Amino acid sequence: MAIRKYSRQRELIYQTVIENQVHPSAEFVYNYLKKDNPQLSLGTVYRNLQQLSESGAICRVSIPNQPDRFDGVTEPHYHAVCSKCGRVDDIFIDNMTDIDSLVASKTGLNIIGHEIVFKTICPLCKN
Amino acid sequence: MAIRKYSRQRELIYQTVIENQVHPSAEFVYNYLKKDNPQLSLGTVYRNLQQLSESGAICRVSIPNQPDRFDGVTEPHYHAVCSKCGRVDDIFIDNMTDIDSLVASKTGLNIIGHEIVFKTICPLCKN
DNA sequence: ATAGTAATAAGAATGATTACTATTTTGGTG
DNA sequence: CACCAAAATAGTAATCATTCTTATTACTAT
Repeated sequence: MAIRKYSRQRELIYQTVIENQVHPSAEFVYNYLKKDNPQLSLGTVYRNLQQLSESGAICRVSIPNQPDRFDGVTEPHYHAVCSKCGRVDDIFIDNMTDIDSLVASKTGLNIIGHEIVFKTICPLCKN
Repeated sequence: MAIRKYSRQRELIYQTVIENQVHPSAEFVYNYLKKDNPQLSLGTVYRNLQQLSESGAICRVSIPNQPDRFDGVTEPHYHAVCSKCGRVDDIFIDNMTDIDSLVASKTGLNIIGHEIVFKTICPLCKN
């Protein structure tokens, strides 16, 4: 399922993820672009977000109880989710590759990597 | 949405999660119990898993690209997911409360807790 | 310009989960 | 024990996120 041809839609979808640092969902991208591109199809958005994730151009972020979100930041990092409003923030701390080896040695499992989601109450919801 | 009355169904659902350490999904619990309880409703399974999670009797485990799973182990711990077969294992290492304070001090965010999912290729899939 | 293939739009289909409603259980109370 | 109100259930419809299908359009190498 590699990308082989340019498409204007994919370009728009990619730019939307890059420019909107709210970690947009497929629905967000669709509504955002729909205004100026009324012919855009939701299936196209899903398909391209998937392709762009697979190619490494963007990252898919799975958050409990939420539709998948996408992130233009491709360097390894973590995420924080507000338990009230669901807002997602990037967390840049040194990647803890050491915990992978710790778990590997403790369990004997073959550890490829890990994801961390921090739970927060964001400043806006603290009221 | 607290639990106020006993129900035989809830008891069965709870026991299924406790006894089946595969981190069963709602569908798994339903099929598992359906054999001996043909009148059981899928909605009842979902409702009770939700209630039991809320009351702290069991834990809901969100895994990317999988239906939610449930865990009878309520002590804080982490999970490892096989990227091939989707199997989920418990990972018992010391809970890293220190990374919460690290992130809190680095970002100024109010950190309530965190979840870690390790990615593995499980022994059975290593072929 | 043409041909071959990838990508699209539109809508149907799927999978997981929640909501609705009429009926049944449960757990007090007299 | 019989009665009652609240809670829970079964069965089914509805919703939400996502993927699939198909006919058509766009892209690119020749």
